[in-house]
Amino acid sequence: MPLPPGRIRSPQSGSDPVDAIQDRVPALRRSLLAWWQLHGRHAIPWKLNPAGSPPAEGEPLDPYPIWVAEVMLQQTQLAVVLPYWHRWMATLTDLGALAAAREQEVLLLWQGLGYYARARRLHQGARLLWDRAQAGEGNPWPGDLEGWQALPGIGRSTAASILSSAYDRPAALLDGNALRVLARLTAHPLPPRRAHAGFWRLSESLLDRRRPRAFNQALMDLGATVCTPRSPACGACPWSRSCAAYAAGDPARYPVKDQPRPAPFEVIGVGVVLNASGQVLIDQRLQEGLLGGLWEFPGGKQEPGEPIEATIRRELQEELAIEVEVEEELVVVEHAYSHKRLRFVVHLCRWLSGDPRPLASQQVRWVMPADLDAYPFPAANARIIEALRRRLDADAPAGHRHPGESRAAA
DNA sequence: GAAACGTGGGA
DNA sequence: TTCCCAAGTTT
Repeated sequence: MPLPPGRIRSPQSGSDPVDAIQDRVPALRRSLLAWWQLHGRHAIPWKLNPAGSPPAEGEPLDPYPIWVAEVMLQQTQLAVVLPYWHRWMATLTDLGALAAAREQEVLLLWQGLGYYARARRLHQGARLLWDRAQAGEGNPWPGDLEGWQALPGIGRSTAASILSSAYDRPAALLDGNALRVLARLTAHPLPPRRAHAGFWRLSESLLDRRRPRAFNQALMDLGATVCTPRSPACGACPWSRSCAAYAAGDPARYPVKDQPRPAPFEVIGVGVVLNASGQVLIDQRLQEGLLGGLWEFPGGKQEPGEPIEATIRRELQEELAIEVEVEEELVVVEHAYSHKRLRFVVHLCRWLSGDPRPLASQQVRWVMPADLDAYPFPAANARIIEALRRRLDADAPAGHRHPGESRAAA
């Protein structure tokens, strides 16, 4: 597709990054693909055909494993995703299995990956596609960008990545890797947030429409293995001779960053409430918002000047309508989320009265500590569970400890 | 358009 | 220790 003629340069938005490289596009494509042939990552499991080989140009691949992988890869590095993806594919082997799965199972497979809305939306999308395929008895998979982007949790970049990976279709992507590479190539003066459209045009212009699958993967591989965020390996880069940031002598300065906003800090009082049967009280968080759909030990934010024991008593009263005796501290867990830092001060509590009600959660449940593994918990709560098990083991009479635990300690 | 949304690894 | 950051999307 030819570029529209007579584009207007806007001084305020900086120069159009497309102009900077326009005449070098063919050479850039050639050098990138030549580099990728030798140094690219060619063994990514969802990018291989059933014979275990890299697909030929235009050879279609099963979209399901690619879809799952691409959603896991949102804001998450390949090395982190790999074990999760293998475990997922061993359990939810195809679209029908995912559509039929319970959300609890889906979240358990996602536990530890973060951004849990991704898992819920993947699940929703699977049910959507599955139902549609049953009704129309056809191929469930979207065939174009719009169709993929219509699925929950799939934006422009993920849709393009899936289409080019699965069908070798010419769809430009703009993930963190591509953005960093392109910002350096052009030494773009603005934070990517404010130059978003320009970088999309640049990605579109560069894309090799004869080999989109290879080109997109090459662009991401370059960003992930050579044009890295810190200390890029410019000596190994096929684009260094065309790179404006390299020429300027400080490639790591790009992409230009916005000033990070300091993350607020809060103290959370948490109650690990035990009843006379030795069961512990957990609740399922609301579907929307932070850690939506995951389970947790109940608690809430400490108010200014409030003793933590009072916080815990108050929160359990407000959110569960129960009365507890706050006993000794179990553990203190510090945890940084993407936009806030929390300190969980966790106390053991003795249940006194009140049938727990889910006033601020989806549901509440008394469970035996040994059964907590059946529930998806966020990372900070997983550390609370560890501390609880250590405590219960220490208190248990000899001979009644968990099987592997006493042996591991010895 | 800005802010919300997780986690673990590396410097 | 602390900070930065990663194959983005949604509201």
